[in-house]
Amino acid sequence: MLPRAEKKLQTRQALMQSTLELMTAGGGFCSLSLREVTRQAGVVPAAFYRHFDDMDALGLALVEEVMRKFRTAIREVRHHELEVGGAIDASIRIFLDYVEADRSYFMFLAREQYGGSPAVRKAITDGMLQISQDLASDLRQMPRLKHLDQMDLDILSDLIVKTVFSSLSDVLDPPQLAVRESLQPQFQLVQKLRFIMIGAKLWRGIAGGKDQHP
Amino acid sequence: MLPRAEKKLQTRQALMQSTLELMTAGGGFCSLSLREVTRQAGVVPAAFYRHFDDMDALGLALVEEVMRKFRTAIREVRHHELEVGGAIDASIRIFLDYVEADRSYFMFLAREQYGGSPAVRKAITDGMLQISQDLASDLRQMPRLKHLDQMDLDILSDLIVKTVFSSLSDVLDPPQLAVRESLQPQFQLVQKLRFIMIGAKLWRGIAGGKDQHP
DNA sequence: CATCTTGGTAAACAGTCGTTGACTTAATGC
DNA sequence: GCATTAAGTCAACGACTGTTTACCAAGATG
Repeated sequence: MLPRAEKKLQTRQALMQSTLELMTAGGGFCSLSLREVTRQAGVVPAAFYRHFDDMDALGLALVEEVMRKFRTAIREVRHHELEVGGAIDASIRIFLDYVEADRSYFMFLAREQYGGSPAVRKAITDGMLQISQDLASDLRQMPRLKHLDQMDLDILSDLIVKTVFSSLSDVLDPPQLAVRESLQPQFQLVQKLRFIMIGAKLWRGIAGGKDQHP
Repeated sequence: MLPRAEKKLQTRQALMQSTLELMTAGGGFCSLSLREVTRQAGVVPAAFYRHFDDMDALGLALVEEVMRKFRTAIREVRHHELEVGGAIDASIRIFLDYVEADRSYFMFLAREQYGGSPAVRKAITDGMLQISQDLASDLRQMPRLKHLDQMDLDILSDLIVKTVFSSLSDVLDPPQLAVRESLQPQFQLVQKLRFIMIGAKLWRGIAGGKDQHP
């Protein structure tokens, strides 16, 4: 890459990284000021505008980046599932390894998924919806779930994605403990997904009675 | 009540209500300033300190209040469950009626559950944990779930509570539509809980194979 | 080499912020 | 009825905010 555009990308990423660093120490993205970010990044406030129109644009760039990482992780999980016919354990382990590798990015995602500014929140919601839809088309091809119609698959995917998302807080919120300490949230997530998958598998199958569709 | 303390409580609640009103129009709690809140409440900035030490204290008061409302709703659902032996449909309808009745409070809860300031976030996490534990002791008494050990019940409760919490955003985020429009998120939530409950009911029961406990 | 482009700097702007202290004023307690 | 207490007002402070303008130096371009 040419040294001109290279340098530009460098400070752009310094701004994004500084934002994440400042967020690890407490509050949300909306409580950060433009000046704080530039201070952390080691540039003057006015330089910010060479890269982003305002803080909202920076937030959207962060959403885009973390969604790229998220998608990469999902793709890896899917590949492993198709290759090995993986169990839930292995899939979660793979996914959480990606999360640990880009801890601060996924923390941003967990923090801002509901609380961010309207623009950021919408961007995250859209990204989640797309991931959920990808998952739905994956699930449709599982023989164990071929008794579910499209609506059920959509709802099931949403449930799975939201469950995984909500577990991000449990994994990322505490300070960086030893790796083995984070085994508990991982185990919790695995167990939750087992409940869900068994429920989906046996939906309208064996469980009868008043909890079924009218 | 005496006219002195009565007036005090009145402005205190005006401050809290103003905070919620300002939050309905977009951003999170952390993006509100003390002066904005007092302006909305119709008092001078300095008057704020007669009621709260700082904005964090206001946030904690809001958490306390919404947790009271949450607990009331849960108690009603539980009562109905024990009385009528309710289906999931009815329980969700009861719960969502409470949510609609105090829309802005529950919106605060949904927004700040992950993104709030450390103090507010911790308060909400603690409240959720308590609700989850109450639910666990309820579930322990259900004959259909008596095959689950304590750990499974804890995880199941957490899954249910987090699923309900995450659905709050779907119910509350869009502008106040007609009541019938919000039937879709309600139906989604019911279906999710059916998946979960069936999975829990049949855990280690019928579904065998590699997805079971090692 | 001369010219243009551009990422970053420096200084200044008007505005808002949280917080303080001295004050009014009306209900309270003796 | 009089001293006291306390909710709310007013004015002011220093600090920090987002944004703009002119400016500089170094890579890109011809």
